Amino acid sequence: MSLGAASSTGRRTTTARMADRRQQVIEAAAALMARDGFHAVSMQAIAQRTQVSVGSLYQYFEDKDDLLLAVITSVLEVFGKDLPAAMDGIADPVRRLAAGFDAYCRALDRHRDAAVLAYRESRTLPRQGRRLVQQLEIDTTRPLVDAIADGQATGILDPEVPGSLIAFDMVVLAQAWALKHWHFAALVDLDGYVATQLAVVLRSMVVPRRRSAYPDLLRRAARVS
Amino acid sequence: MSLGAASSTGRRTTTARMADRRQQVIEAAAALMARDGFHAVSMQAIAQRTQVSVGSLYQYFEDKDDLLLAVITSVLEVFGKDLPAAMDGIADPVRRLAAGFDAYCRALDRHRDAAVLAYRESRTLPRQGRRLVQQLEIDTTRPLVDAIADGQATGILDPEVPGSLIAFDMVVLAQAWALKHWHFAALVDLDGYVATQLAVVLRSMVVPRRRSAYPDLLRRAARVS
DNA sequence: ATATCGAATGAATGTTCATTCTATCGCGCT
DNA sequence: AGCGCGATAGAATGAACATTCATTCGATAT
Repeated sequence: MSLGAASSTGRRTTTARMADRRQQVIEAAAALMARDGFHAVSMQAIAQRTQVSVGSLYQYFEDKDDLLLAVITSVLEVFGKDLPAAMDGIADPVRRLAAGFDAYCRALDRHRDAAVLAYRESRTLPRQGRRLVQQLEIDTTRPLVDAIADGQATGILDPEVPGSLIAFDMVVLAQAWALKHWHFAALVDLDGYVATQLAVVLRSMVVPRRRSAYPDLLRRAARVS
Repeated sequence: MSLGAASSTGRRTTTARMADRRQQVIEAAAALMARDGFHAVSMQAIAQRTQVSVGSLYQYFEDKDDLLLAVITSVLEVFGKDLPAAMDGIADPVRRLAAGFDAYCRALDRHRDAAVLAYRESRTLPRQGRRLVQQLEIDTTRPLVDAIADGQATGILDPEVPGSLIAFDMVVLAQAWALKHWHFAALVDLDGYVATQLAVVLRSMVVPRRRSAYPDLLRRAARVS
């Protein structure tokens, strides 16, 4: 009975302290790694930056790979949350899809460095960690897949189109805003990017009879500088 | 006169020897790095694999970064060559575009590991090297951009569409076949992938009056498993 | 034959870094 | 008050690695 759910308050505050510090470490590590890359950032450097001793780092994380995994999942969870939040409550499948894509692009834009880090360094993760990251990415796609399926069921979207593939295309294109920012940013701003990519994808899916319902989404082709 | 163009035959064979060895080193390094990642491959390991002494590696390359740059540009050059070769001689802009995309996807599929390496590790390159890689990527896009511009000039493609952006979308989607192979390969095979992505892009660009000319390219929506 | 010169070698070097270890600390309990 | 235990600290450890360098080798020119 000394253990269990009713652990003393002391335990809890201490544990909360640790959780806080752990989170701080994750954020600092994310910033450093985003700037210099995983391999160029030493545990010592992370310790110094966070005012935490090297020893404590190993209290919070198994090893450096474990820290990287925590950093990446932390980043991806942020992305994953914005997307369904933005889609929630929108009845029209096409508008829902558009809202989700828009939110995802904006989240990626806000944390561009972190996104690059996540996709670049996920390959240095051991097998299991990589699988986890991939699963998170699939989970992210889910709401988009659902919206497309919904649109197909409602007769708004071409039922012949492979929805899960197109949904992942949208994920790829959103990520490309971060990964290929050096190129795209020279062509359009974020708003233009989102509008253009949405138009590309939707033009290939919305059945002719329903096109008139989405003139704003389908006609928009971004001005290119 | 001891120097100059007429250098002795001995000089020339020796130089050729070196060039050969250099190329072998690049290929072996590419294979190792593709499997384990740049940072996990030591110069010693590369030396051992190629039957070349460590010291010689530094005869051929400034340092490890320089070797990486050589590996990446070597990979990208292969990709860049296939693409215009496949497009050459096709008059119809849409068909030319399709042929280019197809060739690019196939090249990426053939050297999938190398592609992942190139795009993942280009970030560890110093500033100048990174620029060079980006330039190579832009050069690759060029024939696609031209084909789209041609299509627009001919009245086949919607002139409102931002061609250079869409062209880079195609590059991104082609690369995604390699980078996100773990996901896409579960949905379609390469042929289906190419057909589907082409259909997506072309449906958003070909003007209605010209659609009937490309039923094969526009209608094809891949079977999804 | 032999002198010359660049290419090749691989052991040695010095540094960097992840991880461990031991000593200290301070919170929460009695 | 003071005890005990987990949390923290940071020096120590040892392995890995990029790079260097003193030396050897081999081809060509004389």
